This record gives sequence, structure tokens and C-alpha cells, in this order.
Amino acid sequence: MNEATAVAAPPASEAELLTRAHAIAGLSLTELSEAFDTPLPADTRSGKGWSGQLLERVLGATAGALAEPDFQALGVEMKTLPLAASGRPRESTYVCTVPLDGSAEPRWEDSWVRRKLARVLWLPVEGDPSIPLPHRRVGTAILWSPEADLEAALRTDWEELMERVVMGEVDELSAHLGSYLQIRPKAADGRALTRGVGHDGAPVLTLPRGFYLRTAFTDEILRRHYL
Amino acid sequence: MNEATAVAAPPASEAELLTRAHAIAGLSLTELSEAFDTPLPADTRSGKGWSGQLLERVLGATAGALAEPDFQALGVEMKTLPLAASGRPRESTYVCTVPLDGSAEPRWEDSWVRRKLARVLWLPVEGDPSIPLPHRRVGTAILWSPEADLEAALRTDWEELMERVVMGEVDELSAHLGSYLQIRPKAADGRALTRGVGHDGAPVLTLPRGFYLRTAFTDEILRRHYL
DNA sequence: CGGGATCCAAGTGTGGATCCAC
DNA sequence: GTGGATCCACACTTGGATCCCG
Repeated sequence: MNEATAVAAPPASEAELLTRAHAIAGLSLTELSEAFDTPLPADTRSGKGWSGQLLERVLGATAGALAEPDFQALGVEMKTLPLAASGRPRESTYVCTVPLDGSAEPRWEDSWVRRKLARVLWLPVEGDPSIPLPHRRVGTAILWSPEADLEAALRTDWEELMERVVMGEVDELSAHLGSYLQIRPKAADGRALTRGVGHDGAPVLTLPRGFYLRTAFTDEILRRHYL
Repeated sequence: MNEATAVAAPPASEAELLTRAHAIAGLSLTELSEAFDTPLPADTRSGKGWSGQLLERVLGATAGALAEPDFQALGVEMKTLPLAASGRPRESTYVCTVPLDGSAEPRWEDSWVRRKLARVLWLPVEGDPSIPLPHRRVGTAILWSPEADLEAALRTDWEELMERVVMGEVDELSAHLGSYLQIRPKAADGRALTRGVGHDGAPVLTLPRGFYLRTAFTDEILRRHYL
């Protein structure tokens, strides 16, 4: 494989995608990077998103697509899931940005969060800090849609959180809210600002925020599929 | 002057701005670039906007400001004006992008074009192609607001052009329209696309456009101030 | 000649996430 | 443990304009 073909073709079906994902289970990030012209970052601090981008290439996701599912034709999102030595997720999972500017869809059914999570390929990756990044291995992928009870829980959280947003309480948002879905900063640093709507509809500048899934949520997905 | 101070402080008043601008009249771009840590581009093809950005630094414009006047506190825009050997403007002058997505203000009084041109520091620069870029000299600046007759003409053009835009006739726009103000492509190349509104309000993808002042307009400004 | 095409820089936003002080 | 802070890549947009062929 040369540099010009270092990105896999998009999979034609969910079955093909899952077959490819299962085929790489057990391989290390080094083994995968060698075939895909993707230099290893110096450390995990620089290149936090590196493994996710590598795995997108490996599986044939549409590179750099904008506000589209990773596998556009299939409507499937891909998410890596860093696992601690215990087998539990080590980190929360970013979903999408929070619309703070008044452009939010009013209903859960039409929300960006629901659309993003409608069909997800979860790709577990060893995430124990004692394992150097190049040595970390990929686990067995799960192609998932939210079970009814989990979707109901997400909806409850989303409605609670978005009520705060549309009421203009953006500066009272805290990551303590929400049992499975939470809102946290999503920015280059603490000085980044984006346009939002404050009390009485007044325009305000505020820290950009994102929706994240708590580890309790992704842990539950793993439990249901592996136990 | 070291690298850390290679940008002038913002002028505190229009008088200070004009004093500074007059102080550099007659200097070449090389002379100005040496003090401001701004390497000369290889040619004029690469670096089309280089002289404008150099002169913003020299005069203390807020660097890289977003949708704000160059001299924010003063509400003044700066525009370079490339002059042919004849003394007439060689090129049209870019004003701002055309809102094709339905977000346009309906009235001239509130329009982006009017606000941009409300107060302009015109900075003539030698633009004859026979003069190498580094040797081109800066002329005598003009601090200007539109005279009543010129503003009326701009308004007529703007209303004619925006009527086409709001009627969804984006793909029938042509640079032939408008006596002083025209609409032309404003993009990296002919393949760039942006969201617009077409006939019957249907969303369409179309070439990004900008408002430009024809040379007849800037020539008239020069005539009134120098003759 | 001038309408349509193009060039560069820098900031912003989105998408990929993990870091780290309390 | 985890809420708040941060890191990289890259597409897009805006702001600075001039190029160039019919």
C-alpha cells in the first residue's frame, strides 16, 4: 500500500464495517499506523485525538467530513472508548457541541445528540496510562443503537440541560447536572468565547460547551454486550 | 524596535491616525516593512493582500479583528488604493461579503456595506506593474465619509442588487449590475460553495460573492480631494 | 477593460479526544 | 474521581486584495 491509498475505501454496508472492525481486534496502534501513513505522536498529551483519527482511516470513514456521520452512507458514528486496566471506560465521551446561540432544536427527536447517537460503532482501545500509546491494542467493536431505557434516560438529561440553555442560564451550567449526559467546556482553552443567549434573551459571550456521555453510560453499554 | 513591539499601538483619535498616515506618505513598502517584521512576499501574485496588512500594522490597526472596523475605537476602516501610473485606481475595492443565506438586513441604513463605508481611511499606493512591489511608495491618505450624492448612488445600487438576492436570483447575479457598487465572486477558486437561498426560498449552493466598489467610484473620491 | 477567478493569512468552529488540579 | 481545562487537525469564513483571459 502506498501513500496515495493510505485511506481505506468506505464500507458498503454495516456488515462490512463490522467485519473490518472485528478483523483488527487485538492489533496494536503501531501495527495499524504502519499501513496507514499516520506517524505516531510524540506523546498522548499532544495528539489526544490521534487514535480516533487513525481508526477512522483504517475503517474507511469519510475523512474530515463536516457535521456528517463518520460513515455517511451508513449513518454510523465511530467512537473510540479508552479502557482502564479494570476494563471500565477511563474517560467520558464527547458527543457534539451545545447550541448556545438560540439555534437549538426544541425537541429531543430532532436534537443533534439523538442523531449522533442513533447508530454508533464503539471501538474499545486499551487506555491504561502504563501502556505506551504505540502498544495499546484495539478491542472488539460493538455496533449499537440506544436501547429504549437508555434513550429515555438520555432524553430526560437532555431536556433538563436544554431547559437551562434556552432559559439563558448558560453561565450557571455545570458538569454536575445530568445522570448520563452532561455539559462541559469544549474549547482550545479557558479564554475561548462564543456567542450565546443570556437572561432576557440578551446576547452574551461565553465558553463553548459540549455534550459528553459519562463513563457510567458507556460502562453500561459494555456490560450489556460483554456480560 | 524588537519583534514583540513590531505592531504600532492603536491611534487614540482620528487626528492621530491621520497624522501618522501623513507621516508615512512618500515612503516605500520596503522602508515600512523593515521596521515592522513583515517579510516581503516573493511576488505580488502570492501575497495579494500583503501591502494592506503591512499598512494596518504600521498604523496600529487591530490585527486580525473579526467583523470589526480596522480601528475599532475610532470606527474607521482602512483601504489601500492601488494607483496606475496615470494616478487613477487600477483595481476595484472589496467591501464585504454578500449575505446570500437570507440573513441580510432589509434596509440600506442597517446594511453591512453602509457601515463599512461610513468612515474610511483611503491610502493610495503606487500600483503600476512596472514598479516592483518593494519599491512602491505610499501616497497621501484621505480620511473620508461618503458625500450625500455618492451615498445616494451607493444606496440605489445596493437596493437594486439586494432585491435580486432576496428574490432568490443569486445565480443570475452579474458584475455588470450597479453603477458604482457591484457584486463579484469572492472565493478561493471557482469551485467554492456557500449556502444561499434560491427561487421560492429553496436552499441552494452557490459561489460566495462580495460587494466591490468600481474604480469609477474611488476615482471620484480622489478627484474631489486632490483637484 | 473588466468580469470572473484566484491567492494568502488568520481566526473560528467542529471533530477527534485526554489532561490534571482540587 | 471528575469537573473544568486543554491539545491537535483541518475545513470554513472573513479580511486583505490582485490576477488574467476573452
